[in-house]
Amino acid sequence: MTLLERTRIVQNTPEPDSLAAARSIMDALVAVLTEHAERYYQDDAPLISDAEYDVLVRRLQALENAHPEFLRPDSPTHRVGSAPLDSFEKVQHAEAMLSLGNAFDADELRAWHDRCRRRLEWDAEAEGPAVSTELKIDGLAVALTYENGVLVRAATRGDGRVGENITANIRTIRSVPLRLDSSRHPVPDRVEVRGEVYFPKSAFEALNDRLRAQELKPFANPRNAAAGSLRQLDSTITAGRDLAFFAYSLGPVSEPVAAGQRAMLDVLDGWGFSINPEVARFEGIEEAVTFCSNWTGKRDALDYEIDGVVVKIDDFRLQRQLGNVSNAPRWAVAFKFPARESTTRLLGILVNVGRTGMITPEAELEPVQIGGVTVSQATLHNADYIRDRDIRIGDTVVVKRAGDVIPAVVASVPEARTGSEVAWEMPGTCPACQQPLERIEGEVDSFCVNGACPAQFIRLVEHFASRDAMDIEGFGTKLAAQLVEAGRIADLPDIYGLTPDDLLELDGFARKKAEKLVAGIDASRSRPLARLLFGLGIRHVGRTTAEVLVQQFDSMAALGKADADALTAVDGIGEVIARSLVDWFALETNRKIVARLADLGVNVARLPEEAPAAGDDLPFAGKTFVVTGTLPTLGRTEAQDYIKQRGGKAASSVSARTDYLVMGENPGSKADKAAELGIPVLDEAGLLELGGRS
DNA sequence: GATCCTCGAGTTCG
DNA sequence: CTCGAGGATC
Repeated sequence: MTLLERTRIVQNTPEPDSLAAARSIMDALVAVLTEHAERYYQDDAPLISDAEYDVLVRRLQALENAHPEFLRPDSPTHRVGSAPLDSFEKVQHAEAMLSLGNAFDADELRAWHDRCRRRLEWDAEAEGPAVSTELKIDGLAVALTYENGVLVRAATRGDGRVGENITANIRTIRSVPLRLDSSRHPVPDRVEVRGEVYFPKSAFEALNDRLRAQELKPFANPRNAAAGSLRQLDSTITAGRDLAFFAYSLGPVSEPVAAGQRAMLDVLDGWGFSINPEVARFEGIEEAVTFCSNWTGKRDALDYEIDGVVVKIDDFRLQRQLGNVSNAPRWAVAFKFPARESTTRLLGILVNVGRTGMITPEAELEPVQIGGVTVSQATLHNADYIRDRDIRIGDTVVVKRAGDVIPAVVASVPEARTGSEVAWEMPGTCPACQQPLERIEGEVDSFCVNGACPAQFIRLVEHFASRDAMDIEGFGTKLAAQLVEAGRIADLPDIYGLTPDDLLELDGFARKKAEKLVAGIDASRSRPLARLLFGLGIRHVGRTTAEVLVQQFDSMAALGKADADALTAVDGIGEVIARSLVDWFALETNRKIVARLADLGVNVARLPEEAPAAGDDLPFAGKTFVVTGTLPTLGRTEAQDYIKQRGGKAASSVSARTDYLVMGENPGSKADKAAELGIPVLDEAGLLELGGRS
């Protein structure tokens, strides 16, 4: 049986109902965990996620607490990993590098603080003891030894007692000082500084782009990339990777350099280390709980991965009083965020048909909890994406919730293969209409080119009704599918022939809802021309291009008469888009659709407010703006409309040609980019002032 | 012909 | 948000 199969069995074993059962589960857990730890620490190729590993360890710990008589000397709860590789020189840590106990929610954090209070015989009425809070960087712990202020040795954590000598590699990291600065705080003759080596997200993306360009396998995540980079025997390779380092603690010292954790960080800062800026010290545990929950939602805003918050009793004197349990200090705890990355099995790959006929593969996953939600589907983008990552059906795959929400299959875990996995191939025919698919030489996507494909038509109807197009409230995916499948809608104009009675025949419609929807359809007749043009779903004509076209052509009729030359004359329209438009209007069916829409009272001419902005009294003329984050009163689209009304351009990404960045709360990467390029930043008030308040 | 900027298209779960 | 590709620009 493979390790993964045994793991699944252990995971699914119910709580023991006898001593014998408890013992056999404990033995199985020890065996499975030991093997996983080896894979993790030695081969750097985990089969299961850290979260899954943690769950198993906690289960073993609980059983050991309940049945201490079965506690085995070789239980992985005694150790944090296994012996380091042979290829690097082994290094004994002067004082073991401990791991931390975990807290998975606010109550566990409070329980930890309570235990500290009891052990310290803290006055029940008093607040405290004070705690420090630091972000838990998802990187690799290392210990740096300085003698007479000079870096002489750097070691990985290894199993906590023995690590690997990686001095040459650490020296390549710019945020690690090679000589300490003693001008502000005296430096002991010999000092060990501990911290985390990590891969900034931006540098990680750049590295993966480079690896892909060389047709090498990209790293699954920044932590793996950091591990892989530190493990290079050739330190010149490490030097080419933009690793960084945050210092967070001291090893054994002869004389104390500060009274507590928070103050000690300032000393480290004075010595020349980079200290994570998001540190705090609180008098009570409740503020620390708030700190943790705040960061749970904000962690994506950082340029490095964090997987939790480390909470420590701040005062070193109290820390000593609390002491350690086997391999973890009592005075510190790791508050763990819900995992955002996990491994699961890829059950199959389905394909979707988009509105344009584009075929996108979609992963069908064994449901897995990631970041508090259950993920069972994820996009796989296209056939090349699957091939480049060597993803096969049946594989164990790493699934991540990128950005804020959207799950993606990041990598496969080939080590977990049993041999029964099968490579996937793009089907030759459309899953909806069975017509052959086409893939243009040199392009990535496959298309169903059947103009009458029902799947495409459903997506087109949905798009037509969507918020950025005709904005028909209550008209979504489900209704589009129902109406098309019931044969009630065979082309777009049919939407305007719907009556409340038609809708009553469908599932989930009562009189009132049906009437409301028909009223919504009716209201959409007077939408601006650009929205209609966008809604028609002409390839390459998105929202922006539709708006640009409407500036030059004042009706559907004018557009239909335009030839390729007239179209390419418009700024932003090239041959491909022109061709797409000419081809669309060349089809008799499409011309009929426009004519019928007009007959049904749908607006097919430019509205006065869409007319090209005239005059040079426009405050934003010639200026390009980018909006990011949440503004206090304006919505994002409102802000963009405001800019356009005043002759400005509302672009979607920051570049050298951007004149202003309008920034609200929780800005994304755009803010960093703007800062890099030195682009002036406005807040909402600044924008309104510049534009004239009217 | 290469490079940079923008736009289009598709995307998950509750 | 991410990826790929169209368009403009040098």
